[in-house]
Amino acid sequence: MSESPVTHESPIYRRIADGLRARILSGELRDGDRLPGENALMAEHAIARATARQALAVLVNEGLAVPRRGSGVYVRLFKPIRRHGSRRLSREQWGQGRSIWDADTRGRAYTVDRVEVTRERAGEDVAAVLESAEVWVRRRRYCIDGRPVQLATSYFPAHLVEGSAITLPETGPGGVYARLGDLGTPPAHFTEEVRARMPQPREGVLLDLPGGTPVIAVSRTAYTAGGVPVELNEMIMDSAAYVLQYDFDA
Amino acid sequence: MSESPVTHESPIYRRIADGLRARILSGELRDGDRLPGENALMAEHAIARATARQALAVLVNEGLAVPRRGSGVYVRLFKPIRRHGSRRLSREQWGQGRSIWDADTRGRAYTVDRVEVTRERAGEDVAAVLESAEVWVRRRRYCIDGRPVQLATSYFPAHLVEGSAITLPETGPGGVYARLGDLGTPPAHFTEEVRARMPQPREGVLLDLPGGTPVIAVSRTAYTAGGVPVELNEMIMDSAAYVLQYDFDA
DNA sequence: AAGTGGTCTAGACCACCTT
DNA sequence: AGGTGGTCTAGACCACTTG
Repeated sequence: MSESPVTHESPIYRRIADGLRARILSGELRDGDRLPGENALMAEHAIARATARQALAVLVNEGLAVPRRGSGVYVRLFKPIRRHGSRRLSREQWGQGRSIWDADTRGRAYTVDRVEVTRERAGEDVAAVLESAEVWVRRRRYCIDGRPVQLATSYFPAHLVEGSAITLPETGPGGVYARLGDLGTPPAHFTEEVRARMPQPREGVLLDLPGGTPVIAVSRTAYTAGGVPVELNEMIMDSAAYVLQYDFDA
Repeated sequence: MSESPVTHESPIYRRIADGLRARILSGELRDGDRLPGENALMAEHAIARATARQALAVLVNEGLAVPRRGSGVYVRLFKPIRRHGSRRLSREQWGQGRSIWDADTRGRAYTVDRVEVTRERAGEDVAAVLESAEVWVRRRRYCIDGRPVQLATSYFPAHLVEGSAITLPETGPGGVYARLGDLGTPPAHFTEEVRARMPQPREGVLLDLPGGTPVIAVSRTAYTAGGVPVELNEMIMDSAAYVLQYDFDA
């Protein structure tokens, strides 16, 4: 009595996923609501466990749902931070002894952890951008409301920042950009390259990303007014946590 | 004689995926190379078909591999277009009767299809941005080398563009921005919001996206020198096809 | 203790692509 | 024709969370 599917339409698991997606997008199922579980789908549609799992996996991979072991599958929420690309890096920000990060968070509690400051031989790409074979590297992770949202790695030409607070875990008021100013090489021009992709396993762990969450990879190079590169900052952001904003004129 | 897994380490499928990923990232397996198939993995690791599939699904969902029905699973290639955010929208571009798009593609063959121009009642968000309840809407798809890479939807306040070439499929030399100039409301200032997420099913189909490919969603608002919003452009880009570049000063 | 998702086996039939 | 991935069934045991 094995039922042959014999369907020329879309597969069962996809039709089930479509139905659940519609209920999420229509607002019938809201942020944090529990979806029908594997057992419920098996009973409701008379399908095998693997097929029910496959349907739920579609939504998880689309970033619309998040599974919680032993509990259920839940509608995912999306509350991004607005990150201003141009406005935030104006001298007014870091000139007054404030960290750039303040411009983003609008008062939400943020923390920095996993700070590592090392002196390294630059990789090929980094060396090409900074025109320096030896670099100081600052790695750290940013969290908002206790949740990790961004990994950042900054590279500085070693000969430029040697002996400055940039080589220390604590960089002092105004952060590294203020220190670059102290060194007589304040950043004046920035270039940002923005990509999106799925996270590497390490990134997924460090950012505590559920399945189906891409990362935004931003590569920012800072130049002095004379066009000398003084910093390369590679950022990996949880795409569910960020909206990047850029303002410019024609 | 069923072997109990009894493993406190990572699951089998994940270890297999890790191994394959390492071979891809190390360059042992290169762009377009064929990965070991389901049958090969079953034999090599003495596992069931579903487990082999699960291992390959990890790589597909990470965007590192692409399955081809009846053929195999292949290492994916990544050759993005560089899209300049600020430079490309300078007046020099569209002032000379050239389309903005030219600045991106650097001579690569591109086409536009699925052009739809309609007059519509604006949705809530669009109406709020454009300060207009009625809008002209221009939808189209961009392809490079015959492959779709971007979906775009532009909204214009109806009262502003009524009767102009902006309401026609063909907008003439310089595109819609030149026509806005003809109307006495040339765009002078732009704001772009950049997000990343997994595609909706419709987007995945129209962009022909393989699994594990996020989209970059860019929302651009164009304002006149007087601060009047004249266009809202919602773009959905294949993240494997684009690098966005923004340049700005401190 | 019961329910949930996570992993895995051992089959099966199908559509599709390559040879 | 034979191999490939795509879908599906019908079980099983596990770890985890919740009541």
